[in-house]
Amino acid sequence: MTMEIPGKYNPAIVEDKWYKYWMDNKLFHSEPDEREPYTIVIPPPNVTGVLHMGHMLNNTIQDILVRRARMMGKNACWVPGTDHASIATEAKVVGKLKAEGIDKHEIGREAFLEHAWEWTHKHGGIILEQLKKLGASCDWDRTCFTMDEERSKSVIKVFIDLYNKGLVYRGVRMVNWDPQAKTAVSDEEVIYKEENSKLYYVRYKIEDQPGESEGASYVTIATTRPETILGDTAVCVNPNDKRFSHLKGKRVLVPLINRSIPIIEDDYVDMEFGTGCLKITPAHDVNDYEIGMRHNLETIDTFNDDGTLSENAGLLVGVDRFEARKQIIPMLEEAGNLVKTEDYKNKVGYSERTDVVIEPKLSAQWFLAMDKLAKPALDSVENDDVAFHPAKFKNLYRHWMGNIKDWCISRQLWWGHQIPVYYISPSPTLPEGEREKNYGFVVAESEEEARKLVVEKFPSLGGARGGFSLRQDDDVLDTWASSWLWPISVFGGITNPENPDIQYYYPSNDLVTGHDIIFFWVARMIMAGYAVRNDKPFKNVYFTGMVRDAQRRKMSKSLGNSPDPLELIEKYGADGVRVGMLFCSPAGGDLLFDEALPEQGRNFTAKIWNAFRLVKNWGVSSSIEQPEHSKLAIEWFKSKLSAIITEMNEHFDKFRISDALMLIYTTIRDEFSSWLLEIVKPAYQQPIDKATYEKVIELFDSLMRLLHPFMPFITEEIWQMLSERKEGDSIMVAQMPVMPQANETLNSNFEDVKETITGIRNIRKSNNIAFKDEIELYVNEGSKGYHAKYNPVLSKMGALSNIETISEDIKGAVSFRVKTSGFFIDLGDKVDVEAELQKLEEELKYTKGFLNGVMKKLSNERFVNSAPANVVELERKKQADAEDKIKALEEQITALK
RNA sequence: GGGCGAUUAGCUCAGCUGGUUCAGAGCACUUGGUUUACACCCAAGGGGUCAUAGGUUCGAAUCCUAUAUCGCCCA
Repeated sequence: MTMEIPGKYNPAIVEDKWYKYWMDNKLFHSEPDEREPYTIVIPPPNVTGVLHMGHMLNNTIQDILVRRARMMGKNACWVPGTDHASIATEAKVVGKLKAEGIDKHEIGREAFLEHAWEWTHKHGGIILEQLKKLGASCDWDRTCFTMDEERSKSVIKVFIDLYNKGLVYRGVRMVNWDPQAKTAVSDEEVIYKEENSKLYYVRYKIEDQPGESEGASYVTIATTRPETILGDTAVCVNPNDKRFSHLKGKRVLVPLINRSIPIIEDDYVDMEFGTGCLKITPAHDVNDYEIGMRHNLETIDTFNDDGTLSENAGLLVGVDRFEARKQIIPMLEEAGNLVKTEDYKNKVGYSERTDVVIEPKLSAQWFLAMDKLAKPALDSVENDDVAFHPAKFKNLYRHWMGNIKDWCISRQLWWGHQIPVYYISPSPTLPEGEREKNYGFVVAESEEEARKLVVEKFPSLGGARGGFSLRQDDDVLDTWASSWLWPISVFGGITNPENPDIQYYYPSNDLVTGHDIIFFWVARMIMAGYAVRNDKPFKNVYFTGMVRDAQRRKMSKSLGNSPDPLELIEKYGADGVRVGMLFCSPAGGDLLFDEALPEQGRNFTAKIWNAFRLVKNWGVSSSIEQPEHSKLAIEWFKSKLSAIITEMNEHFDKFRISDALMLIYTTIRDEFSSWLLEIVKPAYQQPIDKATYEKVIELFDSLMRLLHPFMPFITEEIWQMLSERKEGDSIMVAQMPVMPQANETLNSNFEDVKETITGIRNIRKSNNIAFKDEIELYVNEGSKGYHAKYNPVLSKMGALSNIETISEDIKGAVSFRVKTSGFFIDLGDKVDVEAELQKLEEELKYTKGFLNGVMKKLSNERFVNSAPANVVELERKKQADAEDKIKALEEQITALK
């Protein structure tokens, strides 16, 4: 109380102060103990990234859940960390080196990785520092990185285990090739965009059919990619297509290069599309590849890794694929092969990482077989063992899991976990007959282990004959192959499956993430959970929406519509921004961000601060008796707060976090500030009685605790000043208020009181009666709507000099009605009788209409017979109330006339 | 082309297993207000045939069927 309370709340100072205090007192740190655990693992952001609006939302929600759990008596642990983002980070490092005139391949793998680590150390962790500004209560002592030692060991160990179980295999497949990053990417990393392109009609000469006639000497195909003609190994027609039956068994010549290729028949061909004739390029189209497999066709790969045409193409060697497309058209035209060109709309796949057109390409990759892993993961979501919020994402998940394809887990990059596969090269010193053999490869944690395995497998290579060398696979694993283990690996549960942390914290409780990575991450984590620990990784998944701007456009750098989160925090305070994010974020729905929202959040901090100043600046006197109105108001507010807490709990149980916030927001603004404080507020410069003061402080304290998960900083600041606190105390670890059952009757009666006060205020306003002029209130009590007990509250809030009960309406008084009770204020001749009459007539008309509806129902025999008794009973009550009201209104009207 | 979801106030959305939580919240809007905590505020108020057309039912925003429009996922 000796403390001077500043008139304005200064978030910047307060927020830094308390974050430091929480850190100094280790309040974020968790160790296993006898309490119930509550665990969240952070969706690791890219180590070299910076905070964007999506992170803000995501982490605000996680922080709310963690802080609340902590205040519910749980041992809460939120594990932070970052991932290494293979492609994105490597692309950035390559770019940086290029600017310095350094080529990745010239300096080699080891030197490149040094640069990459340097880059990581320089930029890594910036994003985690930004999270601190937001107030994130992560256990920073547990910070992990997907490429730190523990996490790396985990990834390698799981790879080896899955390999030994036969789930990891090497296969030649059509992959999505990113010619810029020069790596394969998974299906999930390809974004299809609709484009205006062209459909080229090209005719192929039928072998040994001289002449120029269409049909007899040529077949015409349609293609969007004429540059791939050079890799054609067949032309295909539908076996049911009568137009082409004469071509059976014939061969055609590939334009420009005159390679002879067969005409084959396959049901895949759509007779309606194009000409009904399809060129087959097995090396450069997924569907063609499958047809090629069925018909044993040759595959000719005509592209280099960088997307230029290779020697195999025979023509345009070294020319980029798009340039080749331009150049080949005049060549075809000149050769007489181009029939016509049409405009055509099609979907083209782009790399999510580099935004270049994906090239379907045959290549040897490592795959993870998914069907066995998918089964338990699908079941657990089906039966809500892992619950999705909102549940509608179950459909999407089911569909994907049901059609799951094997996961291509290798990437042709250096930044990442190098695949622990060692290829065996027999030494040239071996005896003939042994040195030519293909010894294949071994899979092991280290080269040393690998050596042992080789010798075990091929004793002839071991010992004194020691004749082999090993070469580790050049490729690294997909970043998601480390992220999917995250809920387990952050607790060391892979290298040491019995350790106390994993036993205590796993499975975690809630995962909060964007619905856009349901397949990349969520589904795979669930699979990993069952594959590695035979248990789910988390109990609930809360999917956030995508943050968009007010025009529903995605936040993007190029549009420049994404505000800088840190600038927002500077402007509105972290509390304000947190509240702003939540005000517009229904679960799973898009979130239309507007700066008006954090502004509203900041305004709310100001509102709370002012309420606090009001209360704290009261003089307190122990010699004043507690006024009845204060006693009644506090009794009501306690009961009201019980109901609010129950409702908030319900919102949280359903993960309706913005609803929970809205509820505490309106409670503080309306119920507490506008009603309770106004009722108990002493007259200007008068002290407040001690009993009321203490109760108000207690209630303020409860409200701060309820609000704390949403607005951690201002609630701590106020909580620390509400009462004496000890060093190390914090609202963070205070417990959520527990209240006795709400008194519903009391709450509902008090709503009548509020309505009465509103009625009085309206009369004051419409008749220009100042608040300082006291007035008299007359009450004609009906069966409902008036509670004499609350007269002291009415008097105070309505500035009434007297309240009198009457049994007949007062002629010529202005009136209003709460339920069936009439309230009158006698203004003498100031009353506008006409207006009053009109008001009453309108109400009468409405009530009669209402009664009519009720009677219609009640006179319907089928309703009375088939509706449940309580519903019928309710209708009868409505009837009685309406009849009461009509009678009262009619009396009042005659009195006025 | 296949599937999923949505359509409720000017905007963003609640509305659980059909019936007093029945048409609701926040923002925006309108009107009034320097009542000493707060104009970053207070008080009061207007505004919706619940996309359309049928159906089931005593009773439909809620269930069913079509249609339209939009969004998302997959190919």
